[in-house]
Amino acid sequence: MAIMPLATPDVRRHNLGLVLGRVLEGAGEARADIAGATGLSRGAVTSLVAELIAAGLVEESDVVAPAGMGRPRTTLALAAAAPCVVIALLDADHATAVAGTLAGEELARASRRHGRPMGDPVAIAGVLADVLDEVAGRMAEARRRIADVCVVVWAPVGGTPVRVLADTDLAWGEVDLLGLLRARSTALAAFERAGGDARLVSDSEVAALAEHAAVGENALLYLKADSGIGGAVVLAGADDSGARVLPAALGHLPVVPDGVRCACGQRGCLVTVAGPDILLARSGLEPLAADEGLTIALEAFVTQVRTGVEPAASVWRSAAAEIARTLQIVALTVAPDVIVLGGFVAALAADVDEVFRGIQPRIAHVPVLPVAPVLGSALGADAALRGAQRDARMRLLADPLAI
Amino acid sequence: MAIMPLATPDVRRHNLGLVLGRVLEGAGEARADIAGATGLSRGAVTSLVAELIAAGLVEESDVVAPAGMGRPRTTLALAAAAPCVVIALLDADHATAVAGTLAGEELARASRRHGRPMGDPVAIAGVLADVLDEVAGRMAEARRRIADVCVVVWAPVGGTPVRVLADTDLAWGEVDLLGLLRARSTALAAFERAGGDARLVSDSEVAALAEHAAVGENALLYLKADSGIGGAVVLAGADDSGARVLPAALGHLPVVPDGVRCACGQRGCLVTVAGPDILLARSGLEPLAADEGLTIALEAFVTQVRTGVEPAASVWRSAAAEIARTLQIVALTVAPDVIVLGGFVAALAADVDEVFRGIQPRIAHVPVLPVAPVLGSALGADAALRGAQRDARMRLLADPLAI
DNA sequence: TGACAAAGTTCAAGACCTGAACTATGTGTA
DNA sequence: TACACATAGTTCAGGTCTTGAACTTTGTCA
Repeated sequence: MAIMPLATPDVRRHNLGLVLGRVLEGAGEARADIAGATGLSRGAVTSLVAELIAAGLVEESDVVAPAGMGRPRTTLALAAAAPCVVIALLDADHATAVAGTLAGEELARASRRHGRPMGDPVAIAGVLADVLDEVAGRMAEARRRIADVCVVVWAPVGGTPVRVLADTDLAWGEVDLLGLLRARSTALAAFERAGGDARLVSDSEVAALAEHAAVGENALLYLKADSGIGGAVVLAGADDSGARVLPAALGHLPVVPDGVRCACGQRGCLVTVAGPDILLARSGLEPLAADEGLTIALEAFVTQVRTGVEPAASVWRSAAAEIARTLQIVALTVAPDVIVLGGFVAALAADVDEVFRGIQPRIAHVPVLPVAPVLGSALGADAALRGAQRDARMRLLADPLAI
Repeated sequence: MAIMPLATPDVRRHNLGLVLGRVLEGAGEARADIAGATGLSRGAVTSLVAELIAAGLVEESDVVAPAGMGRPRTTLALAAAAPCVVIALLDADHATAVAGTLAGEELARASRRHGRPMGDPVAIAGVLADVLDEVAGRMAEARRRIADVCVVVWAPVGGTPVRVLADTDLAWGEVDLLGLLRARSTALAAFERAGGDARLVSDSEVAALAEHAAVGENALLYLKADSGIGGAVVLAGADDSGARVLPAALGHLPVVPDGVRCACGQRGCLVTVAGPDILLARSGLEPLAADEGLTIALEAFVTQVRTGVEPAASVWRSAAAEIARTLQIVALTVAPDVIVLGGFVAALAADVDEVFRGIQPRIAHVPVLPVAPVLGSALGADAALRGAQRDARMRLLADPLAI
């Protein structure tokens, strides 16, 4: 990024974001609370809040604040008609669109099975366009402007313009998903015509972002296993909004030399030994063909492992070891403060943690790098959605008046 | 980091850094050039430069600017007596201290062999304190204040307060190098008493930072091989000064399953198959006992490889393959835009690049992640020093008047 | 009913930047 | 030699923002 001079209006923009952020985050904060929390003077907060109210983003709520001495606090809240954020999410089975407020409150949702059409991203884009337009229509009825559209997909993304890079699961090559969607969704086309900047991100990236915010550590390594295995690394930035995400294709880390061949052309990728389908097959648990079949089967697997049912228990033991080895390799390269497991492995994180601690390289009894704890996700299936919403919010807070 | 309000003085601080940065970077810039380059108004630049001159950081130089129409430009330069930066660097053989200007110009240097005392960091700290004090003394004679002290060591560092974590080479455990140095260097003690904040960093971190600045890409993966193998990942920040470094213990990535046992307790670490000592031994090249013995032997190895002398050539072929495999694993987790090799492998980067390109995982013929080029370092042995200087400069430019 | 406490507002003062007018200092041409 | 011209650098009025103190508002409590 080029060098940028700063002037007084930049100060205003920054502080507006700060104040709006407090309104969103702190439930029912009053001006005085915001002044205390941000370090701004009360006079400045008055002025900033007035501008946010004038912009239609904030309003004085009549929530009854706990009574005390002195003049009662006037609590602030996001305006009821403030613009919303739409997340269009593609997971293993469903295309889902969710509209939410800047604070993350859900306003509308539509979801539909996409039928997993092999090698046919166009069909999936059509389903996603449907749910997106449905949700956008509901927002139009409610007279809510759409401030941001974010498309979340299970595969890695990259390039400029950003596109889906490759997908093991449904055998896609490089796909301009945003382009396909643009041609099929009137809502997306309208959003972009109005100058909006729709984004395409991978689910592990945003899920990792949400987990990062939840645990509050500096550097976080995230590994997610549901239909496949993915991951990301998140680093806290200098300021709160500056978190940085690196996508990590953890599923394709070659952990077993001369292992079975993977769809990606390598041998012994992590997915080939710890992928969900493999675990189920080895445990004699077949996913049902019905809706949520995979999820239900994985839940059964987790239950069997926790109650010691064979062969699930020993299948998991060896998978946990491979996952721990993978994490150890990655930990050597990014030195995380904490490692979070998402998807069905979240419930089994303690097993991975135990193996992980045992295989740390040490020199003179001292770990080569500090050993990070391996934790299960606290957010569960919502992580990707929450993370995408958080990402959208961070972007919008950088310039609140542009919302 | 906590949320921080911005006020007008923060604007000033930022813009002072911007202007001082231009004075350091652009050789012989005048006020008008700075205004053009930064986007600040000429009036603001006048005022900012005046403040930097008053602070003793900048002065008007009488460099004869290329004549043209109009009033001649008054070129600016770093003040001759501006405070300096001292880097104390520990490498495989030597302890070196270098004092330099904020612009990176060398002012004084002292270097001494430390004799590689096994398991004895105290002895090494003593040698480093000697050269540090020698250089600091020369700065005192020249009436140069020391604005920053940065200690660079070949091993990984971390923790709070920051310390050396572990070292394969000389069998250290965790060592509070800064503390050892503080007790032995009067210059360091004085610097800290005056409120200075000495830092301890690993050589790969800062070398990677220098390479990052040199290639100008967004995300960079750096692997360095000299006495050992280390690395780091560097990510560009939102603004120029925000580059972020992750240390990476690449030498201890286990690449050969059931390989020979490494000093770190694992089997098959990269150092056990591509470490410099291994390559030399297998090629029948023994390092001389004399000064620079290892460096000279490695130069001979590189020459033999490039001219096809056996067994060096085939020893290198298999090492290059292991290095490429390691890079591929790490590239899957941090998605670098470019990979840079430092140390003696810099000259042989093309071989690694060739193997690297051939082993990329692909799905439907599309790489899972974009393939980064593997390049040899352009900076050579200076990388760590240059990077540490750059790092110091970035910190000081964040608040020029505090210099 | 009146003292008191805390919230919120107003406003003068100060810090900064922009942009335009103005001054300084050369080159090029008659 | 003199005068127009071009570019560098300075000055200053105007505008944006924050701070901090004084002031107003709106409750509770004795």
